[in-house]
Parts: sequence; structure tokens; C-alpha cells
Amino acid sequence: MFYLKDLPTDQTLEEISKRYHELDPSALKTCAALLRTGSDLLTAFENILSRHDLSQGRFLTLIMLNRTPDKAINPSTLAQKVGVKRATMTGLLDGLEKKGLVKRLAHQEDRRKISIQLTVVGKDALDKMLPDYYSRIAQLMKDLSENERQNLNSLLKKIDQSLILFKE
Amino acid sequence: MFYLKDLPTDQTLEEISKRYHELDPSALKTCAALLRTGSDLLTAFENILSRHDLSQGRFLTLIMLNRTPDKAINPSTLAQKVGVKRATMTGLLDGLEKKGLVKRLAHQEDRRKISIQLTVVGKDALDKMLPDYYSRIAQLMKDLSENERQNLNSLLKKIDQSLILFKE
DNA sequence: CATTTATAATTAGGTGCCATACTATTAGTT
DNA sequence: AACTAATAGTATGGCACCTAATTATAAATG
Repeated sequence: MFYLKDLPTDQTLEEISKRYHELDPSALKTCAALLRTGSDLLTAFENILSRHDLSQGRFLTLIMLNRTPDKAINPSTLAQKVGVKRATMTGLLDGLEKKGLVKRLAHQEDRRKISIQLTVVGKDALDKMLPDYYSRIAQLMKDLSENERQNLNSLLKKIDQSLILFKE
Repeated sequence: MFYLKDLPTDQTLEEISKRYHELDPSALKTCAALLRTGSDLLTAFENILSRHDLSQGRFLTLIMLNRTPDKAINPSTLAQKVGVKRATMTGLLDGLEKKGLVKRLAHQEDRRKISIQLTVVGKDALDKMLPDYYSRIAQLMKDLSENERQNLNSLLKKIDQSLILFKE
């Protein structure tokens, strides 16, 4: 859940902006719509993944390993690339290892480090589900022309820029 | 966390699309960017809210009550409007009630029902934090013209449409 | 009017993520 | 070489959300 299911109408926004003068109706409207769509998008993907007994975090870990299926990656960089904390990655890998989708390998020189690699089973599982997954994403965007997609990308990029400052 | 921190480059997308022909690079790119921005946006808001000891869910509940501060709402419709399950709403209300921000009121006719209302403390807390909150949202969107905002809204709406079919 | 069905709120238990703190190992400093 | 600092992975405990089951009440039905 990201944002209200019941988004404020234009009229409601106008009313509230009379009570809070800092409220910019069109800014809030757009921001809320973005969160709402993002939330729905994520939920839809999670529903797909749950059929394969995978969470978003576990799936993204597999995806990241699958970019270079032959190279092993250590949990730290994996965590950073997926966007979770190291401790969280430990948990994700525990789950994936238990299902036999990845394996932990000891590092030769540095005994603190380990490497993570997709197993054959993990690779096969991905190869079986990704065609469906990717074609759904294509479906999802099929009503947007190439121009519209680029347009959306650049609008999002502007918001990303402002977000950097947002943190103070 | 919604999506990879480390988004695939155009080159990576091209490479992967050779392995999975269903992959539409520009569709995935846009979809990933949307999830990424949504995720960052949510995280930024959560950081703000945590200073006030509020979660997104608790805050949205307050916001919803604050649309009509004088009217009481029952937990069911509150849950539906916020976008969480009824059971979750019980927990959110427990937290808010413990902080004295809302109160539960017995229903006159139907003894199954209760009503939730903002307390004066809750109203004051909102009035204290919302100006900052709203002005941050305005800041966040200030680089987007009115046209761009509407454009973004309509692009999101197209994706919402496709999402309906997505579920099957 | 007795029984079933539906509704409202809650409790209990599970998942996924986080922050914090810990252990083991390596690197840097004097 | 001894001490400190940094790094890698993990264990622990907490929070927010979920699903499913429970309790209480009201409405519908035969």
C-alpha cells in the first residue's frame, strides 16, 4: 500500500487548499496519482510472483543474478543493487537457497566474503517464468507510443531530480 | 522497496532481450522507472512522517478523517478508502488511539458498528504538520508545468487502464 | 420465531522489510 | 607485532501489512 485508494477529487482538493494554503492542488493530484499507479503496479506484479512462491525482493535478487548468470556476486553488492539492506539480503538468500535456486560459495582469498550464484534449478525457473513476466510488461505499456514512453521517462526524471533536494 | 536500485542500462536491456524475445526494452525501461520513482517518493514521505512518529498508513487514515473533520467514519469504509484490509485498519486505529489522535465512538442503533473521529489533539497535530507536508509536495512538482502535470496524469491513467486487464 | 446468512470489528499468526548489534576476518597505523 | 578501524555476513527484535479465523450483532428466510 502506497497511497489512498480513494484519491481526492478536484473539488475536494480545492476545498482542502482553502484550509491549507501551502497545498498546490495540481501538484498533490499528480503526486497522488503517481503513488497510486506505482502501488497498483507493484501489487499486480506481486500477485504474479506469488504464484511462483516468490516475493518481489527474492525475484529481483534472481533477476540481478540473471544479468550475468555465470558470474558470482557477493551479498553486499547484491543488496545494494537490489536496493535492500545487507541484513535483508541475508534473509532473501536464505529463502532462495532453501528452495535450491541459488547457492552460497566460499571466497578463496578473503574468508569474510562469500559469492552467490544461480543454480541450474534457479536458472530454469527463471527461464520458465520470465517470458510470461516480460510479455505482461509489454502488454501493460502497449497503449503508450514510443514518444509517450520517452515523455513519461523524462517527466519521472524531473521528479527524481527534485527528490534529491527533498531530503534536505 | 519497489524495484531495483540499479536499473538496467539500455545496453543491458538489449542484451537481455536477445535471451528473452518477449522483452520489450522500452516498455520495461519505462515500467522500471515508474516503480523506482514511486518507491523513492514513498520513502521520502515516510522519512518525513517518521519524525512525527507516524507511518504512511496511520497518516493516510488521519488525512482521510481530516477531509470531513466533523463527521465520524466507521473503520470499514475508512479501510476501503485508505486501501488496507479491515484487520489492518484495526491496528492502525489502535496506534492512533493510543496516541490520542483519534477516538472510537459506539454506534447508537447498530451495536456492531463504531465510529472514528479525530480528537482535538489529532486535528492540531495535523494542522501543525500539514503545511510543511503540502509545501514539500508543491516543491517536488515545481519543475513540472501545468501542462506537464496533466500530461503525466493522462499517461498514468493509460497505464491504470491496462492494469485492469493485467489481472486476468 | 428459529435458523441461516451477512456484516462489523477484532484476534491470531505469518511475511517482508528495517535498524541495531554482533562475530569473524582483513587492512591500516604506530 | 599490537592495536585500531573497516568490512562482510548474520542474528535478533520490531513494525506494517497481510490472510484466515473468531465474536458479536443484525438481517433475511423458511
